[in-house]
Amino acid sequence: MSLTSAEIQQRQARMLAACRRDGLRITRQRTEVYREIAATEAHPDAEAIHARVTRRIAVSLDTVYRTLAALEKAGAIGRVSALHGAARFDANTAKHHHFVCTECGLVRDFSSAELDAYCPPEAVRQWGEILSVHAELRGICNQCREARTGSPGA
Amino acid sequence: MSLTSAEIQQRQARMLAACRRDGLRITRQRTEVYREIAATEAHPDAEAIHARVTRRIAVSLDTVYRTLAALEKAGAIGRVSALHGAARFDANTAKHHHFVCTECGLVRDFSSAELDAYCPPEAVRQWGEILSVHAELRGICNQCREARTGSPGA
DNA sequence: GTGGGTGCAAATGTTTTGCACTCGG
DNA sequence: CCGAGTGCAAAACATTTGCACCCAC
Repeated sequence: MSLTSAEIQQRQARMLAACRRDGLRITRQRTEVYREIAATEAHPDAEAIHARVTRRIAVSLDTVYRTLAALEKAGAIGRVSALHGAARFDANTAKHHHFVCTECGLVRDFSSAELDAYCPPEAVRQWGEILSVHAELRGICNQCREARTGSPGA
Repeated sequence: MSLTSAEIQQRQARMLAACRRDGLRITRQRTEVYREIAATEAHPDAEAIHARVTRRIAVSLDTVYRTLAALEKAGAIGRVSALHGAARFDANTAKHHHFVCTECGLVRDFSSAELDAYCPPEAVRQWGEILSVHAELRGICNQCREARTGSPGA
């Protein structure tokens, strides 16, 4: 179930490539923070990562936050949920799915018979009782796109 | 695009039923907080809801939080992302999806050719540029289930 | 050498909690 | 009536930021 050291090495290499591509310096803190995330499948939060990294080297919690933000922007890591900050609520209790703009946080609902018909693999159903399926489509909404380029091009 | 008053009324009725079912008292604060969520498709956060409700009646922000938690437990509202609290990270940059335990926050990855092949409806693609599709399967993991019942029943 | 990265500490933002008072059932 | 719900204020978390120092390039 856990990763082999070959897989971790491969991830490390991809991370280094992502840093170079984005002009990020390779520091001890970055490699060690990344190493902790790459070595686990537990999807840790900033504090859990910090706790594990500080067993090996000294890093401050705020550096962990800055490192996570930098690695995410570089595409070396992902976050489990696209939405940061405050929890958002919805009175729509019918089955539905979301388009989320990662730039401004816009959320729009849509429904999909195709997604509602999705039946998770047996292996996943073994993990527990599945109560609902929500798809999260991440992207950039038209308004943010236009704000970036200055014009409404595709 | 916005909801009709008939739809809002219908939502209100469902909310009242959910409260009665869960033994929650019907208070002015609860109905007004709910009404604000039901009347919008903007997926507001606690602060935004509070700001709008206080235009009409006096409610404290902490009551808004408690109301949201109660309505969510009663099934009258939902939250956009299953995960509360701290952001969680993942070194797996390949396409994959998540099983999330809403009780303990366990997250497990799985991949699915079927989900990866999903093509969002044209109407949704009009909203912006879609960069990725993540499915979130919400449920209760086996460990939490066993902790509840005291025995590992299905 | 120099600008990006880091540590420290303090600020900001989000959510929860203890306690006394109030009101829905 | 009486306990669930509320308001207030303070605490507990989660995350960001300003500034001085340091090191990867």
